[in-house]
Amino acid sequence: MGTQTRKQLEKENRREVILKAAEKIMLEKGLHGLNLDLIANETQLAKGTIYLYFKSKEEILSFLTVKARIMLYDDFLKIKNKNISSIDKLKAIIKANYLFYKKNPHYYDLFSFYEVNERLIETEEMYKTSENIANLVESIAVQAKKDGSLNPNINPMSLTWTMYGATVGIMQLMKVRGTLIKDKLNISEEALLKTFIELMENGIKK
Amino acid sequence: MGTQTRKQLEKENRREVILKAAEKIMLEKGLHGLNLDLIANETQLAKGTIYLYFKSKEEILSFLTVKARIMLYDDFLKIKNKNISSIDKLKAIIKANYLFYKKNPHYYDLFSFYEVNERLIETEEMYKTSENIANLVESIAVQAKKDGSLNPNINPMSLTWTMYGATVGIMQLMKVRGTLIKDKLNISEEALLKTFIELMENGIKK
Amino acid sequence: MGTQTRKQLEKENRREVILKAAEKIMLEKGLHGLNLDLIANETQLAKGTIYLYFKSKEEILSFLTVKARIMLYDDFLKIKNKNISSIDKLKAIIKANYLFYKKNPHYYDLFSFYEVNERLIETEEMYKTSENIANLVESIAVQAKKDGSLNPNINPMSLTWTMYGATVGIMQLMKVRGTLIKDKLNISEEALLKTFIELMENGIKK
Amino acid sequence: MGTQTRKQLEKENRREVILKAAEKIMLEKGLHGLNLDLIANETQLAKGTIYLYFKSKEEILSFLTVKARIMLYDDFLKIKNKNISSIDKLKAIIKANYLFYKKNPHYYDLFSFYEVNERLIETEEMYKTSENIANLVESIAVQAKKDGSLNPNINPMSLTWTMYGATVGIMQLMKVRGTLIKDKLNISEEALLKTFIELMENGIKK
DNA sequence: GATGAATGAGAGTTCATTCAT
DNA sequence: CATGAATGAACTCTCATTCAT
Repeated sequence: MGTQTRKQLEKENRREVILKAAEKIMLEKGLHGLNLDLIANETQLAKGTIYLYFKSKEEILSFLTVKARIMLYDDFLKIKNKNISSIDKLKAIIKANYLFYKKNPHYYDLFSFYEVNERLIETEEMYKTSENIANLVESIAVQAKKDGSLNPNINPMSLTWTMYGATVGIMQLMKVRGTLIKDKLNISEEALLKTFIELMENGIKK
Repeated sequence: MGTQTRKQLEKENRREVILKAAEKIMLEKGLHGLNLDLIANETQLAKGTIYLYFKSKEEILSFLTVKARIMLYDDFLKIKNKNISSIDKLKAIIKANYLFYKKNPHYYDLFSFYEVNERLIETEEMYKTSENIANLVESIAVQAKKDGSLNPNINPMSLTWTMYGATVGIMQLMKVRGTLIKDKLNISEEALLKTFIELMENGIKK
Repeated sequence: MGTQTRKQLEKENRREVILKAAEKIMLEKGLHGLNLDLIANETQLAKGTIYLYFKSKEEILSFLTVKARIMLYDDFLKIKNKNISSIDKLKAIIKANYLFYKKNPHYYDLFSFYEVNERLIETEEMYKTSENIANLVESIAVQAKKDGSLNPNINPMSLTWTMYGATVGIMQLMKVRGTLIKDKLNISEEALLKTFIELMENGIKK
Repeated sequence: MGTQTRKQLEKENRREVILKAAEKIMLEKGLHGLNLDLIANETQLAKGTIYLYFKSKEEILSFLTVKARIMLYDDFLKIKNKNISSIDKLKAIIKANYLFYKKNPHYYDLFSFYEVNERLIETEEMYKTSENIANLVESIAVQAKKDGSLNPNINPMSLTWTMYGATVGIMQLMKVRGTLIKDKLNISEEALLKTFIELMENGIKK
């Protein structure tokens, strides 16, 4: 292994350390509670050092977002490889989103953050991860189209993004209004999810 | 008109001027770019004066949110009173959301659960406006259930909130990713909307 | 009664109303919680109107201080007229200070405020009330000197001011540190007072 | 000297610089006139920098208070170690208070229970310094009790706090009213002090 | 590469006082 | 006389970013 490569690896390692610290803080204090002093403290690095590995706080957030998307991609990939019908795969993908949100609510903030904040610039790499997810979901939709289970009026790529947008919206609704809806209307998150899946399933199917 | 009333009106007017200024700034610089110096500057008022009309910046945002919700409610009300089928009303409501977003993209930020919610405590009055919207939509869903056009597996109130969440998600997607999706995939906002409505219609119908 | 006089009385009355309101607020929220908005609110007068009767907030405080001093003077006068020894009168005056502090702790803040804040200017009228108190106490000390009960090394006027300063200091100590002293050292306010009176009595007596 | 230690010293030094600046401003403009802009200006530091050394303005005041108390403690300690009678030590302590006030009138503001207390929460460390002073004075009083020179009616700890309160009261009186008393009554600060010491001495002695 | 002290532009909020009506 | 809306300087505190060492 050359020096170049080792350096590269060390650099990657540092980045990873910083991202892990940022995650941990987000988990404890939420996205708004995250600042560079805390990251410096958590990593035992100087604040200036962090700027050697990431050119801004925004870049750290963008990397975390990429990480989150890759995790989601992995979950989706497992679904794609399952031996179930295409429609069931699409339903499973929605459920996977929900499970991801329940398991990593702080990560879901990042999705929201980037979905909502038009002033942050989505880098090429970030778009790539989105694209990967979209392509994966689309491939399932294409399969559904081929096997005739998909509503023929629906274009697979269009479906993919629509599902994405709608699902993120549902998760946000749960996160922000979930308690209120539960308390005032006695509708649980699970009931909302069930309704959403029912809607989507019927909407998708031929 | 008594002095009391005129004073009241003038006060309301000032509040309106401040809210309009806040809107304008939000339009130009987004929710994040909104601060009291800018509002003071835009209104040609001293910063202290603004505090005579609103007790905090948060209150200004909360008023704007209420305003936005009321505007949306009014749009929905017109649909409810139309002489069309219940299912068509629900579709029209989704379209109305889209039109509202196109007409007032800056106002739509206020619907984005995430951004606002990190900064704002949902007051009773704010919840009231949500509730009004929800009740209105639910009444249409109930009607659909009665006339047998609604998928019997779906509970009207659950449908209402699911539609709300999903629709806001779609609008956010358009706002933040619309250009990218158009440029890279050649899917227009209208195409996304069409897909979404198709999905929802099939999902809702019996 | 001429117009001049009635006007004067009305003016005096307004001033009284304003002072009463200020007192009430001080009682509820302390000296630091007192502001002109609250006074305006309490009196149902416009803020500008208050400035017709007092030229500044400081003037209001100075009048309240005068009132407090007059109340204290009245308490002292009763003691002077009692049929007890001069030394007992001086002791009674210290006790009267304590009782006044216990009954009107918010008024005592005013004493402190003026005793401590060298940037507030004592008006001639304010000094007058101090002088009245001092003269009254001095007259008792002079009597003690005459009847031979006073330590001959002590000048009556010097004693008067020394007693005043020391007593205010003790009251402030009680107010600010009373709880701490009670909790940590188990010395009650009454025990402190007793010690102080014992000290002063022995100090004063021949 | 290790880096750790040098860094620590530099940090302490900066804190000292900030405290000195705060002192200087207090001397010129009083406790009320002290604000962070002035401190920043005086130290030639950015406002934010000051927050690297003290977490709030209150902390600065609390440090100054502790400093002042420690200075006073040191003065008292010298007296305790002198080869004079216990009673003379107690008298010397009162004189030391006066000298401290004359030398550092701006610091004496920090002793004034009232002013400071309205703005400051007495921390454990702050109380500790009070306690040290009190214990020192008490030990002298206890000695006086042992050698039979103390008025047996008087409890040493009670005496300690009473002396403290009364003395601070006298100093405040001098600070705020000294000029007036001198001008109108021709009683000098020294005369007041003499009277006070005479009173206390007689009060304390058996 | 690594440091972390320093920066300084903001941020939201308060309140005694003024002045046009 | 009375009003009360308007003022605006003052206040404490935050934090992403820079740069001399």
